[in-house]
Amino acid sequence: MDSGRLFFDSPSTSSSRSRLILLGSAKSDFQGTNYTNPLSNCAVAGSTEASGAFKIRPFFTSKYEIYEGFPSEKKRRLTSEQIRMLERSFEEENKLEPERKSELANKLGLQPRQVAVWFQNRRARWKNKQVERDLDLLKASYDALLIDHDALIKDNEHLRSQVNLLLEKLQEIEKGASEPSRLNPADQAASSTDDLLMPLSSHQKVEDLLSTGSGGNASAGKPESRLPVEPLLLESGGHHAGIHCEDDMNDKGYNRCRDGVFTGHHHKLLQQQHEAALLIQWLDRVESTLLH
DNA sequence: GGGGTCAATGAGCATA
DNA sequence: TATGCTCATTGACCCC
Repeated sequence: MDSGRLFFDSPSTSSSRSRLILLGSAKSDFQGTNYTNPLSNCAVAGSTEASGAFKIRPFFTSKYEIYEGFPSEKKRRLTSEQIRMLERSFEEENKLEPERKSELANKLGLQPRQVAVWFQNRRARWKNKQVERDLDLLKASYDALLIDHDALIKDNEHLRSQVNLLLEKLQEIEKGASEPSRLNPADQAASSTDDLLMPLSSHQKVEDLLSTGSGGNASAGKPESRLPVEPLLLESGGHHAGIHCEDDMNDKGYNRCRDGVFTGHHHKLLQQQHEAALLIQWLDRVESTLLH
């Protein structure tokens, strides 16, 4: 039930509450205007429709034209001048107070209801445009994230291959160092650097070292490992200090995290990248210790 | 003739 | 309860 519209009881159907809808949703839309009720002194032709809701659609209904004195205009577009003034008013404030509505209606020679309808439709158009703009922004954001994601995967693969190379090197070095004939006492003393080593079996893959799952301690659950524990503990936010690739990572990942477009998968990739970088750093240290 | 635009309608809802 | 809002829809009009 639209209580906001102005209804007139048809003279011939007043008992059955058949109603006619006029142009105007509120009584105030008609106050102060010389708008007249065209139904006040006419009979409703074809009143067989009186049993249902008989409504008149102003300006473009043929039934509309049967009433004497009712304008037989077709639906009219607003003039460019009217639209210009309405647009200007809309720019100032996209909601319409009753006073402003009456004022505009008087200025433009329109019914207040027409002004209200124009504002309603204008808000709807504005909203549609806004949805389109938001969609474009989301698309752009998604595309940027996709590019970053692909770059991260490539970086990750590159780091993994570097780690594998270094592990192979390390194993070769270990093999050479374990031959007793080639070890002099000084070398054996150097085995005090033992605490830098982790027991890497020949079949141990870097994936085992890196597969920390949700980002916890890489050596957790591997008590025999002597992989330095501390550096592999990641802060919960995924940001950390003291490694050479940090800036790069922050540029690619953490800033986006703050932008709210950071996904869990993205985070995991960054974490693996960080762990690989730490591992390379650690292997470099081991290598230089063994060589010197 | 078909599609796009726009004024207008009607239902449903919120609020003073 | 009156009023005004959003949303979906209608129908006239315009352009191709």
